[in-house]
Amino acid sequence: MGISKTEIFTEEQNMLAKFAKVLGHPARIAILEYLFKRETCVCGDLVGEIGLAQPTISQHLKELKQLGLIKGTIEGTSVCYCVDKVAWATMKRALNSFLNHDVQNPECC
Amino acid sequence: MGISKTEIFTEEQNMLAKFAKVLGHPARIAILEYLFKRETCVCGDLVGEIGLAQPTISQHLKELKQLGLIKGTIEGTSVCYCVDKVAWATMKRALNSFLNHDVQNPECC
DNA sequence: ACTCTTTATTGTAATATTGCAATCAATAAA
DNA sequence: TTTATTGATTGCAATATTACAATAAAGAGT
Repeated sequence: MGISKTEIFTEEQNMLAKFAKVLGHPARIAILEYLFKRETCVCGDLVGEIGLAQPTISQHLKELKQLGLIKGTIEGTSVCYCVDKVAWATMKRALNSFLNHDVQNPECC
Repeated sequence: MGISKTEIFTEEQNMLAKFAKVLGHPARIAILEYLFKRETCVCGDLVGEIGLAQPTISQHLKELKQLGLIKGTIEGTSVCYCVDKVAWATMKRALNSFLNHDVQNPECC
């Protein structure tokens, strides 16, 4: 149906999926990498840096913002976007603990 | 357009996004968690464990298999699915190095 | 007030994803 | 051979995502 049955999964599973999902597009990966690389971070730079139209970048930024991963402060006509340190750490912790699962039985398959 | 412009991004960005994307659904998170928990791992178990129809589970398994994260060996009428140790380690390494980015300038926003 | 710059929003088209009923393929058991 | 059993595949409907042109909104500079 194109809609996820979130209600049958645990809070943690849904949270992990949400974090992973927002990282599941190369444009958002590129945006985050750029924000990490720069000290000053303006959306206009991103449109120049990444080869996507301004509305598309704006939409990807919105998705990152909705998860709290980035925050934007208005500076005159432009907006300064940065990675939210706390939210990033939270995501990192969650994904890391999932990724740290080990394959129990290497003889199985 | 519902299609990602993968050609304008680096190999690494596309790879990271692909890995993250496949983790971006709670059913696939649940499947992987179950495979980590169990020694014997059959698709039928998953249908019982997770509240989704058999074709849906089969489809999620297919996506995980396509990325090489899991592998399935036929055992009689059933299929034994397991996490691929090497592929999992590769993904873990890739995502970890991305997640390890640090916020440079906490004074920015 | 007018104009420019910058970002957000709206509307729309194309494609992708999610989910399941129905069905198929293959092996096992009788 | 017939009859389960198990999992994959097909076909379809509903929804989501991606992308961008057009436009709006808001402040800066003239």
